[in-house]
Amino acid sequence: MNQTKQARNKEKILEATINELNQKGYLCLTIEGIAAEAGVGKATIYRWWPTKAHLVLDAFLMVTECAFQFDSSDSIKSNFVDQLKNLADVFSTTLGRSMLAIIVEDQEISDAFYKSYLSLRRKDSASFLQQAMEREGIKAEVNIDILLDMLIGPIYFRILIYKQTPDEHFISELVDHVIAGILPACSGK
Amino acid sequence: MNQTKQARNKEKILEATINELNQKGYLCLTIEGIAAEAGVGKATIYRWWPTKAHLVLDAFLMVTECAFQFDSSDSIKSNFVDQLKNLADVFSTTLGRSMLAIIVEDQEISDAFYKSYLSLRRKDSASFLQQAMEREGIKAEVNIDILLDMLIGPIYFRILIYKQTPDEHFISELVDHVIAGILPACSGK
Amino acid sequence: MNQTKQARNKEKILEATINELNQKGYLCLTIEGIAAEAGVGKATIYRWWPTKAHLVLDAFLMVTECAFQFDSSDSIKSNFVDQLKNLADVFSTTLGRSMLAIIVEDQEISDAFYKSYLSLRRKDSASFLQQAMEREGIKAEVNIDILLDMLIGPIYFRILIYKQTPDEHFISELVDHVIAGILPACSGK
Amino acid sequence: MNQTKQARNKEKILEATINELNQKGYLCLTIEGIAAEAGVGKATIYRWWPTKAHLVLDAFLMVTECAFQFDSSDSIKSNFVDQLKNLADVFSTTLGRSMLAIIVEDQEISDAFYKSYLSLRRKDSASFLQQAMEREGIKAEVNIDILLDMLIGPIYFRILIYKQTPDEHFISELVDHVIAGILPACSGK
DNA sequence: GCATAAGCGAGACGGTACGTCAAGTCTTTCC
DNA sequence: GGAAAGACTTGACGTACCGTCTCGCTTATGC
Repeated sequence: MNQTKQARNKEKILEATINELNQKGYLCLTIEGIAAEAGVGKATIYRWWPTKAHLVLDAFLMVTECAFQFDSSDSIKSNFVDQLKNLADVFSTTLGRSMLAIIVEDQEISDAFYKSYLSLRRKDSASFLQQAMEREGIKAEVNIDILLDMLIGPIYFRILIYKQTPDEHFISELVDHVIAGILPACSGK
Repeated sequence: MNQTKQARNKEKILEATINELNQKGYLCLTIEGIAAEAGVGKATIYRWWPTKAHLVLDAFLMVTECAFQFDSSDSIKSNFVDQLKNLADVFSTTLGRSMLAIIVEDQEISDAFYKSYLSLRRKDSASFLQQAMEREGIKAEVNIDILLDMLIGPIYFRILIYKQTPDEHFISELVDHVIAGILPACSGK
Repeated sequence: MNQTKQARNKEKILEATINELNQKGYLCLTIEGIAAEAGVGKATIYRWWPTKAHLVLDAFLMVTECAFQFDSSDSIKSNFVDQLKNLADVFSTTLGRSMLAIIVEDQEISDAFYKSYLSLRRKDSASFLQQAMEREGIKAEVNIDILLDMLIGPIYFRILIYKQTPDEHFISELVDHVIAGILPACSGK
Repeated sequence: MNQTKQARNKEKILEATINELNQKGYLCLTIEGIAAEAGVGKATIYRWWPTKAHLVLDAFLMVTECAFQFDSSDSIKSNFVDQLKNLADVFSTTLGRSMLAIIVEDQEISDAFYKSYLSLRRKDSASFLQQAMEREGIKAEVNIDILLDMLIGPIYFRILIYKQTPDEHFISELVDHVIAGILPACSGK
């Protein structure tokens, strides 16, 4: 046996969570349903996760654990198009949407999500953008945080509020617009 | 009596909804609680609103009914800074946050919200921006939809995901960046 | 409809209680089982009875409501033999045994049972015995309470501890012995 | 070390049972609580006792192991008053009451209790009474079993149903009454 | 006198039932 | 006679123990 029963149970539970989520959506997700689906007692779930929300967070992190990477040998635009497409796809799944719905509702999970996911990706994005801008001679007086918000904000907005999955065309134009705002114009602003 | 009992009841219920929301948040909002607070039977609520979500939608629309207006005699930037500040403030209240949480979760309410709120404001914004750009001689080859997304996307993102209320400084910089991307380069703004 | 739904529900629940009790015994009696058997939600049971024990008490009282009567035109012995046989039979049923088991365990129910059942029957017995003794010229210096305890104590004892149902022969001898103790012996004790 | 761990464990468990019983009563007695109190794993308890009831039976027998003895040089009355007082005291403790509650509910334990306790004491009582009656010239046509039931039945009844601990006065009168019924009256009954 | 297996504490496990809560429906009462 | 009040069925909640079952860690024999 290469794995303890405990570890196997945790896995079964997270998988059951994802299944149930896909079948019934977050609003109809029940701990009892997950327990039944996983062939596990309710108490076993409560032993490891205090609420449904923590469970979905862990399920999301398990599925999304391999983060997308930036590639310094490629262009800024190309990198961000890839990144944002990936972002759009991840949060357009039922699991991703549920994750966001929880974040919107639940401060505690939101904090945890920030620590385990958001802040990491934001740091990567920021440092990539910083270096790339220096490499390309773009003056760093622009506010990186706001640039990043201009890139990811619309993606989240389209998904959360308009219930659309941004496509490559949309993303490409979005990145163009943002880059247009930082390019060294003839005389600067 | 200048008002039917029915109308007074509806008002009492919407007010109770807002009170309960402010006290307990959307997750703990119960029809029973609202009925008790409003001094009304549950059935009376169900007679007019099929779900809690519809109730919150109506409460939100009642409170926010007087939409913010654009002012053609002022600058693009100034107009959007005001608009976005208003947006940020509206959706930073408990009621606004709850409204968004419901939209994220519930397709049906999301559609209704789009029809009664979002699409109206987006149309106003788009037509104001279109005219203002023409007035200022900015070529209209830019995608207005994406521009608007770049403006409001970050606001929603900051509120929903980062749980912050964007301040005037942030909004101002954001608008600057977006405008920078559409100005005819070479000659500056 | 000659009866409210509420009253019908209460009846259904008490009947289901008795059924379940007969099938599974008090130890295996569950509120969930009763609710299922009665075709009623658990909450409906909890609305009217705080605990399983109160439920059984009411079921017992419903079934046993028509108390046994003394007949002054008959002999003391004959009256008590009938009374005690009735007692033995009532508390030898599953329902009666369960009732006793609860009384033994639960002070609160015990008090309620005393008020609604025991004290009434004891009062009847005592006053009948008192009058009959006067009628038959037996001096009343004997302690009526102890006499009654000597009559019913052994019945309860046989049922509760020996798990027997006292038969008519046993009861007849018992009554004889007790009466022998109060008859005016020549020289007294 | 003059005792194996096994034996020490059994003792600790029985003591913990009594402690828990005194603190929380039989209804709230849990194996887990006993295990915790005894500083022992649950399995260790299950190894030696199949149910909570068996455990309480053993605890009761341990505490009550030194049975009360009759004294042939004393009077019938005096012997029985002592015996019955002892009986009343033993079964008025929490442990004794719990023991009785279990006996009332559980046929299996009831049988075991009969074998290890009741039948022994009944045999002693019966043979003492038999001999004493012969000694005192009382004709043995009276039914000894019923006499004993008349003595102990009221004690159990008072404890179990009336929740009282019979005092010496009650017991003395009771014994008097029973004896009165067997004394050679002038003409018999 | 050391190995070796039995017994042990700890506590996770699948379950069952608990008592509570709120949902949304249905019935009765009262105006 | 129609709306308000509130009792209903339902189903999930989160908890507590049940009795079973692995785990390593004693401990106390038997080679």
